[in-house]
Order: sequence, then structure tokens, then C-alpha cells
Amino acid sequence: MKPDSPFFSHCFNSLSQSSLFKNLEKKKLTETLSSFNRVTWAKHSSAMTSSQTIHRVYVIISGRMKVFQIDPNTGRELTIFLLAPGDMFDVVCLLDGREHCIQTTAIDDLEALYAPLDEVRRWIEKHPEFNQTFLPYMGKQIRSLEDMATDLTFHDTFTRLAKLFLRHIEHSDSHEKLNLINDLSHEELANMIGSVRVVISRHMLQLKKDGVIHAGRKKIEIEDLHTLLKRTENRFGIRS
Amino acid sequence: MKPDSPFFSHCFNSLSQSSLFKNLEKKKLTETLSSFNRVTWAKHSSAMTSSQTIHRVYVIISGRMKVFQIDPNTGRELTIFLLAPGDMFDVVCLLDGREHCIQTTAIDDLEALYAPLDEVRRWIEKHPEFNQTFLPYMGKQIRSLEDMATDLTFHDTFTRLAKLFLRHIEHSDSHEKLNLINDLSHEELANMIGSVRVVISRHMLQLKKDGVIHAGRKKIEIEDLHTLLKRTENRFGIRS
DNA sequence: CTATTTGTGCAACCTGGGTAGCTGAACTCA
DNA sequence: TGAGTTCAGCTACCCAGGTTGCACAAATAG
Repeated sequence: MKPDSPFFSHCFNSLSQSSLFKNLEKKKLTETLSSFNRVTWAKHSSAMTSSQTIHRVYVIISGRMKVFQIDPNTGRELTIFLLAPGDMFDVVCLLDGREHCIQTTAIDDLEALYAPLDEVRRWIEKHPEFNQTFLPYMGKQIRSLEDMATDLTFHDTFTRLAKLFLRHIEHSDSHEKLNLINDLSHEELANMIGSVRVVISRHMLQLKKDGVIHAGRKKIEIEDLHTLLKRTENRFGIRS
Repeated sequence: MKPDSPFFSHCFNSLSQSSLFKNLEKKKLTETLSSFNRVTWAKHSSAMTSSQTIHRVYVIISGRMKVFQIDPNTGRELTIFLLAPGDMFDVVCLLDGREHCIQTTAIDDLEALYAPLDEVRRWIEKHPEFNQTFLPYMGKQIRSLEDMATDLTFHDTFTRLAKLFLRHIEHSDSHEKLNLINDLSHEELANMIGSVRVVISRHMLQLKKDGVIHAGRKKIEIEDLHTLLKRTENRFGIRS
């Protein structure tokens, strides 16, 4: 993508706000961007495939993307990551260069940049300061996977749903806002905590009746953070 | 640890066989080892604590170590990793420098080397060829966590147990041998697949009755790999 | 402005696997 | 050698949460 491309400044702005690239010198970022190519996917379409991610590294510019595994027998999905602008994909392939059998879907209209995998590797070697943000970024992903595994074994579906909400709350002034997941269907929420639509519907209905949340079709708002917290802790706190 | 230390050649041999360090020049490895210190833990004792792993990076020389999360309410455990000689700990802390609340226990008598975290970071920067083994090593750990999460949501306890066996089978001539986990109690096996002792006992008993495995007190041998595979696939194959 | 698709509510059912508790056998350590 | 501890077999119980299937409302497409 050439610096005079119509998308250039748009991409530049998106990345210079991201946690991975914000510390990079403007000059270097410009230089880097020019060796990337731009791709887009329509909302709801399947995005990067595992045959692409062995050769290319992608960086999301705009839109959300879910990364998930699917069970061929039941058709059930488990959302492994919900990626947003500034996220990189697929880190695993970048690390070991082996195929990563995983699916991706664009939740919104999706815009990304990509570059050949080995080129990105060389680039990182040449710009060791990038590791200051990249290594913690990987750490965060490992922690997130570990949390997912422990939540799945230790906590019931209600607790997992509550924790999902709590993880995505953003404290704007005097009002809690649900970030990134406020417009997902029950189905998608279920995928994120390894459960099923009906179960999430049950819990949501109860939470609505109790005034803890306010929700419509693909729309969730946290009404009463306090009792949400309290109930979650109660589940934790039940001694055996 | 000085090169004339009684343990030196022992450690040297252990690491030069490991996947992480085998590619390192002998001279560099010697040099590296001399800036490490040696520690040991007795079998069954709690090993590295999270307050240590913020400051130090460990490399296991001999013995196995389980890395696990514990549910304070029920006391149930989930074994996240089963580390063996050549493994590094804690990678997450090395990446992001933040505390990692996780427990460790020595399964055998345990021997490890350690060095200050930032010293290891500098060392890696100075020896970029180490990344050729280190990055894939991290990739493997991420994949393992991802597998754990998907197994927990998609597969029943029998399938998870079978997959645990299959993952640890070593094909020696004309006889399958179970590696690393052949001397674990039902309790420990349960921890590895996010279940409970009774459940594993049930499955093991059935497998024994059917001649698929041969097992005694803390002792497991795969008798009939073929039917084990077949049964696992059957569980996968049930169409809904 | 219809037709189709997608999201949510609701009920009835059923089972995997977790909890609790006891026994005897095997191992271990003084 | 004997006491204490760990490990595995066994039973009885129970419930969270997954499956199926339908109905209606909202959104989207054509």
C-alpha cells in the first residue's frame, strides 16, 4: 500500500492507536505500512483461512473478527478470540510456521492489512523495540486461553456469562457501557463461553426480570453492576 | 553455577538434548549455564511460586512438574501444563512481566536452573538464534491451551481421557508405551482433563474390562491401541 | 410491500458427570 | 512390624445444562 493511497492515513491512524503499534516511531510505521497490502471482507463472511495464515500475517484495521473452533458433529462453536482493530492474526502461525486449523468470521465489515509471514519475521528482527509491545500481547493471549480453560472446568454457565460481561465493561462517566459484545446475539454469546443459545437465553431472561441488565434484540446494557458483581461472587463463594 | 561444579555436565547434557536448547552452540550453552543457579525441590512439594516467577525464569533439568489452577471453593484442580526436563517456566511472566497466579508441584524430585528475568531477556536479545526454537515452543504451548479449551467444550470425559492417552503414546518397537503420564494416579489424570477421580475410575475400569488397557496402582499400559482409537473416533463420529 | 431469514421466548425431556461416603488393598515411613 | 496414608473400586443420588421443537416478533432482502 503506497503512502499516497486513499486508505493510507486511515490505516495509519487505526494502528497508531493500537496497543501493538502505538509505541512505534511515526516514520517506521509509515515505512512498515507501505509494505503491507489491504484486504476487506463483507460482514458475516468467512475471513482468513488457515491456508492463508501459513503464508501471511494480518493486522486488523477496522471491524471485529471472531476466531473459533467448530465441532463437526454437533455444529457447536467455541469462540477462541474476538479480534478488534489493532489485533494481529495468526500469532501461532507466526511463531511456529505450522498450519493452524481454525476458522474466522467477520462480525462487521472487515478491513485488514497483510504481509508475507517471513517478511514480518525479518521485520521484527530488524525492529526489536516492537517486542516491547508484541511480547506482552502474546502474554495476554496466553492468559486469555488459560482463563478460558479454567472457567470451563470450574464455573457454571451463569458465572461464565457474568464474567464475560464484566470483562467487557467500560467505565464511562456515571454509566457502565458494554464494549465489543453489546450487539451480539445470544448464539454468539453462547459461543464465547462454550455453551448453547437456550442456556444463555434462560440466564438473560432472569437477569432482565431482576433488572440487572436491559436487553433487546442484539442489544445489551448493564443496568445494575452492583448486583451482577454480587451474584457472581456468590457463585464463587459457595463453600462445599 | 560454575563450569567446574559437580552438576554442570549433568545440566549441560540435559539441556543439550532439549528441544529449546539443542540447537545452541556448545560454547554459548556453557557460557549461558554459568550464569544460572541451581535449585531443587523434593517430590510432592510445592515448587516455584508466583512471587518467584515475576523475578526469575526457570529451566527444568530433571523431574516433572505440574502447573495448575485450583478452585478455592471445591478444591478441584486443573493441570494446565505438565513440564518435563528442558521446559521453561514461566513463559507468560517472561513475556509480559506481570504476576501469574498459578500453582506448581513437583511430581518427582525436581531440579531446575534459574536466572533473573531481565537477564534472560537481555540474553535472548543478544542471541536471536534462540528464537528459532523459542518461538515454536511458545506456539506449542498456545496450541495446547487452545486444544484444552475446545476439548472441554466439545468432548465428553471419555473422549478427553482417550485423547490424553493418545497424546502421550510413544511408539517403541512392536509395543506402545505411555510416556510421562504412565505412573499418575486417577486423581492426577482427572486434573489433566478437567474432571474428577470417580469419573476417571469408571472409564479406566471399563477400559480394563475390555482389555484396552492394563493398569494397576499408578501404572497404566496401553494394551490395544486399535480399539482405543476406534472408540475415540466413534465418539467423534456420532452424527446428531 | 411481501417473503424470507434471523433472533428470542418457552416448555418438556433426559443424561453425563459431579458429590458423598464407604471399603479394602497397597504402599510408606517411623 | 505396625500405624498411618494413599489409591482404587463401588454404590446411590441428583441436577445443571444440553437437546428438540415450536411460536412469534423483528429485521432484512428482493
